[in-house]
Amino acid sequence: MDSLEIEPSLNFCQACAVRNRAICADLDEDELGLLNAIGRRKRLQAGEQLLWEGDDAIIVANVVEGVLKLSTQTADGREQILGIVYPSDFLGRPFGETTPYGVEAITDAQVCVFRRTDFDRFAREHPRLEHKLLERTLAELDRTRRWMVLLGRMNAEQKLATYLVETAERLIPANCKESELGDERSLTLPLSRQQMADVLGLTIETVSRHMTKLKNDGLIGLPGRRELTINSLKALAERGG
Amino acid sequence: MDSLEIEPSLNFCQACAVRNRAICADLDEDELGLLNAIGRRKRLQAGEQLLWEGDDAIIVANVVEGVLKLSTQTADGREQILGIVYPSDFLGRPFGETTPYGVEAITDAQVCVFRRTDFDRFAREHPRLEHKLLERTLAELDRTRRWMVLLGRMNAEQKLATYLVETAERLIPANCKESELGDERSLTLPLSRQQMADVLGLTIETVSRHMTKLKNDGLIGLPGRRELTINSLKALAERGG
DNA sequence: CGTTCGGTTTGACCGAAATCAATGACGTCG
DNA sequence: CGACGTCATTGATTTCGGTCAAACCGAACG
Repeated sequence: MDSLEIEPSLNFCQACAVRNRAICADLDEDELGLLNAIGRRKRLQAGEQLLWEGDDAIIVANVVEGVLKLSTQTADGREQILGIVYPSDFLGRPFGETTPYGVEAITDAQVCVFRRTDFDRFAREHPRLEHKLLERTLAELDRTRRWMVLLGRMNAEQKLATYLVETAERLIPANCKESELGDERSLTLPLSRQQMADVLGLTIETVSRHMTKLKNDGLIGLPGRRELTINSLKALAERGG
Repeated sequence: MDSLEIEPSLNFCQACAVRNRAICADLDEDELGLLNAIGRRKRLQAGEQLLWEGDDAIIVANVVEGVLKLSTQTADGREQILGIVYPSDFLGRPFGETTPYGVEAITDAQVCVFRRTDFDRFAREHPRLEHKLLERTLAELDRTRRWMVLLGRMNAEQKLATYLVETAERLIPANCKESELGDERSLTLPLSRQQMADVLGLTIETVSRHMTKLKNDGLIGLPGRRELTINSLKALAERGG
């Protein structure tokens, strides 16, 4: 091992937690080495901002670990969260001039960042990567459009029920591999009440009230502020319309 | 019948109204010929459905002329429009199993349709096309996310003002090339009141009431049901928050 | 052990938009 | 032309979620 600087980075992608799920999944070893050369790991603490809305789009990134939010400010200063990203998700705006949303770590996180211009060039030269990125973007567009239905047509209870079900589905497989007995789930919510409100287009009070209501109706349990148990995923999903 | 819909091929793309704006823009003549071979023109009447939500994703298409809506039904039977597409826009779900939304022509329209499997293969073999598609999808995702702010955080008046401004901006350059005197615009609305409600996550009554209010406030004129004049685009945009 | 502080819950009240209902305008077709 | 059907407007009322305000709770700290 003649160079501690280069060698470790070469193995880096191969050891990456999201190696097989992120956009790099289809690359061969050579390509991975090239990609690795232009990227670097970055650790973020909960609350730390990675990108600011409206800034020049200088970087893009892959999420390796943790949860981050994409959000934008309204003219009157409120926030609308545009998306929550999880490990293996891609973020930032390739082929674009400006970053269309702010990115902030919600939990401690690790991301693999690239200078946008480097990434753009690499993508154009490697159609397999670009294809992966396209598939991911199409899937993200589908998800975003489904979220429009939530924002446009659901009432507060439906929004909340839908959010809790989706969160459970995105979080449980990672935390606990074996399928739980029956329909029950228990998890730690990644978002505060205020953040949930910002995702759902509600206020914190409305979120709180309906959480209590769902609890009183016996659909969920709230052993702690961030703790959630779902008594019946199916019943909860039904509340989501 | 079918022979009337399939028009003679080779020169077709070159004469296409959206040749330089759609995803085919970067293709050379040979590629265009190949693409042309797998696509065909289809005319749609206003109200005609091109794709049904949940169906197998058999076709994708480019909009050549007219306006179409992408929409989905909520569990209780109401509709949420997910997007409005205009000439040169792409629609359908490449690389996907099922169509995630219904597509219906709002005006008479012409589209250039491809069997999805043909299109997918062609795209994978022609990175320039795939790149165009990626750029378009990224732009569409940005637009969709901005719409989330409208749905999640704006009141009825802001939604309506924002929608009218955006419609004017997307429609005017096409209809009338020279820039209008100052700030005034006049156009024919592509959507009915009900459709506007479905785009904005409102009811028809609320749309109607706020249209009247904007008129009474002197921001717009309504010479007919589908006719709109904007007295000051700037003032109207300010109402949009 | 009490204090403090941020996040959360709960309550009282209000207002914007939905709902229910009636009327009005317009195009079309006999 | 007149009758009908569709779409749009207007009005009355209700309801859901927002706003303002107060109480609450748990963690961190002196």
